[in-house]
Amino acid sequence: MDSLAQILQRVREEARRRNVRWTNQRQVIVETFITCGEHITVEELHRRARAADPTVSSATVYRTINMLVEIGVATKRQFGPGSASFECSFIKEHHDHLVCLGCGRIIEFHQDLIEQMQEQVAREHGFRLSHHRLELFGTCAECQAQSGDVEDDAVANDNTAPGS
Amino acid sequence: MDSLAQILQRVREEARRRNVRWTNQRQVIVETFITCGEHITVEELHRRARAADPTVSSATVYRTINMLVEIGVATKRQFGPGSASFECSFIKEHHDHLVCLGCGRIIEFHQDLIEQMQEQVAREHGFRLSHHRLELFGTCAECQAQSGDVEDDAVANDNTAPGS
DNA sequence: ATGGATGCAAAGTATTTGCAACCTG
DNA sequence: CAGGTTGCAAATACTTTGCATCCAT
Repeated sequence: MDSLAQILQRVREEARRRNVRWTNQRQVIVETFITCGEHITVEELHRRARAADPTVSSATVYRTINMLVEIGVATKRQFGPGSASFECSFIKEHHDHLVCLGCGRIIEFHQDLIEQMQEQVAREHGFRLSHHRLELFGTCAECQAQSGDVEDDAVANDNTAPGS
Repeated sequence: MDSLAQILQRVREEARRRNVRWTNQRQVIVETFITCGEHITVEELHRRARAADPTVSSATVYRTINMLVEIGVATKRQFGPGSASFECSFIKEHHDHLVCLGCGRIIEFHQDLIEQMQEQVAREHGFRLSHHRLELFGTCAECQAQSGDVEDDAVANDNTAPGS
């Protein structure tokens, strides 16, 4: 849980160590990324970065975010099909995600008991855990209200349904 | 946990109910899909279906698998970027995955308490769940033994590292 | 017959990459 | 200055879609 300045510092050091040059585009993109505080897509990151420097192209955003992932500063997440999301690895405590299939909203949560049970499952199978990924998909309260009662079988039959 | 014939039956009934015509391509694709027994990509499904009917195009495989997802027979899973995988919703009970980072082995497990806690988390946020994805990554017993006695700290899964 | 289904190819997304100009160190 | 970096556009990879033809009902 470092401060933003510390993270930026860390990235720049790593960049120097790797002989990576620090261009204005990188400064802008990295700054935008680590201060956004939550998941962000390349498209959105590009949009915001362009506010600070209109010359930033999406290709450079892709290249930069991929570099951040490589040096462990960003984490890539693929919430279903569509664009990937990225989040800063140092800003937040560990958390899992609740994803609304209606509006795409993402809520973070942390449930200690679930974590503990995961540890137990791992233990039962002789595994030593390194990390995990837990995503719950469903419909948020607002989307439920909005789509009213015209509820197709889309999300209704979740008994036999998907999962895993 | 229906038999393959029952599932096929079910799909055909649903098809009739929806006024969906039962072409040979569909027969072949659906049959191939429900008998494959595990995750399969569109590409692989297409490859296998063509063995039974060379006229099957990938467009039709996409259209058919999407129909299966729509009627709840198939589940789409996006393992990171790249092609999506599909699996039959009825062949297996719901399960989560324990993935060994050493040998790639995948163990399926089911933990009721975890499922219940997930439901609770969803409830707390006003979500209606449709499905979830839980994957635990770590090292299996054999790989631990093999790689020697490097007795690291039992890596907690809430470090700053990647993977929610 | 009638309208849904198919194959093909073109169009869409999301992301990467080749290249010549450009800029950091 | 050297060589990493950039924007642009073309290239990839995966999936969807328009259209003329075909076929299940």
